[in-house]
Amino acid sequence: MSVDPVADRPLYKQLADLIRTQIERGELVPGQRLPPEPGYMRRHGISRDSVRRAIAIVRGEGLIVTERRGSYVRGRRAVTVVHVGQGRISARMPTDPERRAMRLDEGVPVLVISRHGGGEELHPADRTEIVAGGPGPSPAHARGPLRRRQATA
Amino acid sequence: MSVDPVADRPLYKQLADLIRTQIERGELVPGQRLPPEPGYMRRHGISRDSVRRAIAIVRGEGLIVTERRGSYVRGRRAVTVVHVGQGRISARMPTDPERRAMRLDEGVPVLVISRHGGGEELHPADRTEIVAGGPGPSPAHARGPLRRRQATA
DNA sequence: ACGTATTTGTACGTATGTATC
DNA sequence: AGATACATACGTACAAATACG
Repeated sequence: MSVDPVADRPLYKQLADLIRTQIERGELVPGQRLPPEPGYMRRHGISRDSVRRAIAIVRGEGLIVTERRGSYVRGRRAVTVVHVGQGRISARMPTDPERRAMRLDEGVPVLVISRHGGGEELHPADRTEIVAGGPGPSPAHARGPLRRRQATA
Repeated sequence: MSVDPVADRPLYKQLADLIRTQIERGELVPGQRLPPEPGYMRRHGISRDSVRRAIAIVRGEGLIVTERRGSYVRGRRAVTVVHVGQGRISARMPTDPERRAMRLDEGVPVLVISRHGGGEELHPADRTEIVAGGPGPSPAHARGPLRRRQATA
């Protein structure tokens, strides 16, 4: 439940993992306020810099929002939804583990397709399938040719 | 073309705006490498801290990717697409101006719907409509009730 | 109504590690 | 091998908004 300064994973990512896990497990419930930055600093013996970057990661995943007074667990996931035909398509930011598993660059959302079988009731989270990781890593930012041409441009 | 230390907007956001604008204007073309951090530091007389946060913003918008050797403008926008019926739906992160205009929290992607009229050719960027800003600000993170209940929990 | 304490935001500095050129 | 450039991580300081007594 803590971070390890000698682990091969950066402190701020470790803390981000910890906070994310706490949210997923329900140890931090929607609407609940996260401990203030100084709290994380003391508890893990790390700098404010690391704490703030950890929180920024989780915020970027749409799991929390930060206000002047503190960060709060979001009620519903930060998902954008459109209804189409018999189902709906939603977009959200992947968590860091998802992003690594799907080999996505930062700033790339994932799409989730949910089909309403035919009218049957179904659990919101089930019947769901992550479809996309758009451009994936790198084909987008022109690997190779343009990279070297850069000096010319 | 520079940042103003006395403006009411933070230095790092000003720089992020600048970089984003350069990309949108095509002054920075896909595949091109951005100037190194020290370059931005010297040119604008700001700290590395501010430069790095500016770059992090633009990266979070899916406009660039950062590697060991530097940041590069993405070829295509970091968009995830699914095809549905006669059209397609894509998701991407909003730019900071868009996010503010739509009043979205951080970590919330937008969905774009493109319809293929009936078979006619159409410009990729046109015929496009931003549909969504999911949960918008706050209803998600339980404004009001839960906020005060937090002390109890 | 007011001042104080808390908390996050911005911005600077330094140092070290590591991968790339 | 050395220079360059990004990543991580520490430190400080002050500003601004919010909450509290």
